[in-house]
Amino acid sequence: MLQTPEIPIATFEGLVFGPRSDMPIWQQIRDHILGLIENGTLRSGSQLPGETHLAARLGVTRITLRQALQHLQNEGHLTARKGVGIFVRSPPAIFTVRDGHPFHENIETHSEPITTDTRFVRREPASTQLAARLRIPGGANIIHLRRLRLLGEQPVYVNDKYFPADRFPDFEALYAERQSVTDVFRAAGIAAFRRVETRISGGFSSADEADNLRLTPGTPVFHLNARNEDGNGRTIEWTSGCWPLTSVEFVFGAPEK
Amino acid sequence: MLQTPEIPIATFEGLVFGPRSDMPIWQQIRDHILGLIENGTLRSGSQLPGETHLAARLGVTRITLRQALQHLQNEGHLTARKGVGIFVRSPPAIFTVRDGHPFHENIETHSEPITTDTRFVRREPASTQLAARLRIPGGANIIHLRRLRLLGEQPVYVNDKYFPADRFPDFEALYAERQSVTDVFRAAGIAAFRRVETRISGGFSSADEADNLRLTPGTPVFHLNARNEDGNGRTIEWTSGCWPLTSVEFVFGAPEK
DNA sequence: CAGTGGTCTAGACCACATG
DNA sequence: ATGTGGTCTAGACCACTGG
Repeated sequence: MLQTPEIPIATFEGLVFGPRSDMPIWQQIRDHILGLIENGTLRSGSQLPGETHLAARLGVTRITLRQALQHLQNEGHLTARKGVGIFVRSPPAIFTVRDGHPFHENIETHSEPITTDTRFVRREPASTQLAARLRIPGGANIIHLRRLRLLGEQPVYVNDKYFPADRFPDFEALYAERQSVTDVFRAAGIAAFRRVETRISGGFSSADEADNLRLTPGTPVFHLNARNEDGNGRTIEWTSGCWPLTSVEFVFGAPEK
Repeated sequence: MLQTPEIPIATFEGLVFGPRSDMPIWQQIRDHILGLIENGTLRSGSQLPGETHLAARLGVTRITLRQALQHLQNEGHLTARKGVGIFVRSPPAIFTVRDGHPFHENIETHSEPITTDTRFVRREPASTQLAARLRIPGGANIIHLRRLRLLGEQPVYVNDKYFPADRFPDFEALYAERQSVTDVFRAAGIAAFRRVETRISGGFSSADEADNLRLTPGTPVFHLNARNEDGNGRTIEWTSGCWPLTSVEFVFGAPEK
């Protein structure tokens, strides 16, 4: 078990689902649990009682309870892990991401610190699709970097970056030093570079993405794709990221502030 | 009944949900129906058989069938209307929207024509929030324009635009002529204007949005907010739109093509 | 009125992860 | 071996929409 802070016994009792109420029971349960999350009774990372127990405590069927739980999962408030349990995963705030700005500039003050988890850096041959995106010959080598951004212990962003391998012979060593792609660019003699195109689309999290972001697979997400060029108009980076739908807002063309 | 093209009787039979298969039954049903939509057997706008009949035909419980249907609704392929029926609503393609470009430039060639449905134009006092967004005094009057963009008969975008009323005394008459906001700006002596800020966030469709877009309420959507300024840096438009998550891709900073 | 989708119950078996 | 969430069944009543 990851962590199972004690949940007050009576937390889930005491609800009245009178037939008087015109709101469906599952919605009342949803709202009640959401309230417990937002007022801090259920902290991020804590585990809920098992569905069977919880349903019994609430006096409803497991199916009715699951209706509520599924909505909360879609909205990114809960994560279910088969054979393990259901956990609270509420990002305490919404990120505001400004296009083209370094990640850390985007983060307003939050209660929890932002950390970066580098999952791997490796070299591999480019797929034909990726080669086209990087404007390099098919089959040429690329550097593939995957990172995770966390708010406290909660992952909020997975990001895959791809670089033409021949431009950065010492990528791994340079990156290991500072953990910063910008610094690698500088060290490679690329002082000026800019984001030339950003694409945002929507979808539903794959098993892989869900695993990284600790979401239930199928949860709606943003997909972000962008291309960076150096000062000479050559593509030096393709980035491909995934955010939970409910935890980010993108801002484009925002002036100073 | 809106329109109920005949659906071949055997369309839904013949599926084998062997326990051999490792994929859940509801997923197989989902994929099967999606296949029928994509290969044109189920045309956009056509009605499905009732859940009871369909479940019987497929040899599963209604609940199992509903599991499949709910996913298809989330993905924007189906719409359920209580007391009426379930209808196919698949946009035949994904829109690519470039920031700051007029809407019609964004639409690549599609099989169906794009049309615009102006729902209303009216004047009303600004809420404090809206006044701040338009940089006008609280309580000042605004013009509120709501439009719907349709692909064939399928709505794909709802859009609310707000303008400071005192800048456009003849808005209604001018707009009625050409149905174009750009033309109204020109007629008002505003030759140059530009989009200064665009925000994109995600959410779940409200009852209102779902009604306009013919989605099942709760379906994931994009929310788009943007501000336009005239050549003198004065705000002349605030726009607020809603897209189904799966039918659009946003492009920012894209160069010519 | 009849038919639709929305909600709910009371069971059951399974695959999975953990100890 | 135990407990978890994931799937599935066979019923039922309701609110809503349309003719």
